[in-house]
Amino acid sequence: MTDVEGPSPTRKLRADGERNRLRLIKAAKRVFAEKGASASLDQIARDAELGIGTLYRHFPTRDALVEAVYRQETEALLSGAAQLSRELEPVSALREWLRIFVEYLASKQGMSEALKTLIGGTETLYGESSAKVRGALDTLVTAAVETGEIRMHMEPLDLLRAIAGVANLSPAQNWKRSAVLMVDVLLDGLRTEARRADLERS
Amino acid sequence: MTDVEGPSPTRKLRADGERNRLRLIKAAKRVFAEKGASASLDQIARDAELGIGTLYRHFPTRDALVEAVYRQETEALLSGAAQLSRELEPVSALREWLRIFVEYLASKQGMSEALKTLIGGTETLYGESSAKVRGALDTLVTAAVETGEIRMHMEPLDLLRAIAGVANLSPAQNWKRSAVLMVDVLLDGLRTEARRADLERS
DNA sequence: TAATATGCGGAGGTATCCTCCGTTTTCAAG
DNA sequence: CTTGAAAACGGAGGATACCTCCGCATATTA
Repeated sequence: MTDVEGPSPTRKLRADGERNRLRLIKAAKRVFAEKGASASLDQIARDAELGIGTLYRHFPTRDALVEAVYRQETEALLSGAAQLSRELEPVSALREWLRIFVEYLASKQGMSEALKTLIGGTETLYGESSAKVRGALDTLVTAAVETGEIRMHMEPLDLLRAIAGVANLSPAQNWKRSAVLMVDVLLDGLRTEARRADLERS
Repeated sequence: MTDVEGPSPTRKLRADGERNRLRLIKAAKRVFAEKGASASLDQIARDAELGIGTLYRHFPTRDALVEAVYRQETEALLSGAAQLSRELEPVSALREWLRIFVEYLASKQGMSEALKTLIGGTETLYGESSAKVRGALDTLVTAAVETGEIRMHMEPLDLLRAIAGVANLSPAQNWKRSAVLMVDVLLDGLRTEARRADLERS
């Protein structure tokens, strides 16, 4: 009952722990880039010159590791959202952000499983990145909808899913072009819906 | 050099061979449905009560097996295309076919890798199904474009990719609804582009 | 029925995943 | 500085998967 403090939810990591955590992320980044998303965790541990047990303690699942690897880039994605909504009118901000999202996808080539984790869940997924991305997207979408220029009768994440589909399933080199075109088609499609709704209402 | 005949490209399979081939496909269908795309091939062989060697002889790669499993449904998809383009005007035919495609995806839940194989390649992929699907899509798209109602400034397969993205990356139960909405958004997006092009030209 | 082409089966080598637990290191209280 | 417990390390090892290889069994044909 005295429960003096209760170890803080994120207690300070021991120095060596933190060091090795970083080593692992760095190694993972290297190895994933080199061998693709299915690189073996054993390999990563070896590359980091750490035991496999250490890897598993820090990152209980493959996805946990992957998320850590890309958290930094995700932050960029998020800060981009804030800035755009300050500088552009809502629909343009959304459009630009989706383009940034395409760039973001570029750094995840072939890691479709990881993406699934990020984009996939309404679920109780462990990753906070997922929630943040969803939050940023929702903000942009809401603002854009409020202008009356577009309508969003689907889950906003579906936009990302469609774009990711184009990016991921495409073997071609110019998938990025395709994905950007897709951004415009999606926004035009949503705009048309809105106009039609207006017409029907009158 | 006498080269009397050269075994015909598809020589008649021995009776037991054909029988076991079917057993394997059936087992694979079962197991994939139950365990998802990453079900083990050992497991499938066990389920079919056949040796693993037999499985590998008939299907040298995982994808070969998967393709065999779904070839039947793919045929349905293809015949659907023919019928629709006979019965509906082009844009509607395309729309309906994309909706059928959504249904088709339902039978592939979680098999994103298999899908990648099917939808992915401009490449020299072994599968003929891939080429046929692309062919059907191209036909529908071309007809629709010729009406002037829509424009297709992207690779037609990108439509399927976007839809598959929504279907695959969505964990929710109502992904099918999302995917169907996406069909309409895409077509409206393409229609809008065409109108805009018309306006700009005048 | 005999010969042979075809198909079958599964042992086994390699690789990955993940757990478990004895050993080592850190860190701060005394 | 000493010391001891909490924290972290490391990697052996069991389970499972992939895929190959080749001796054995069976279907087919003459």
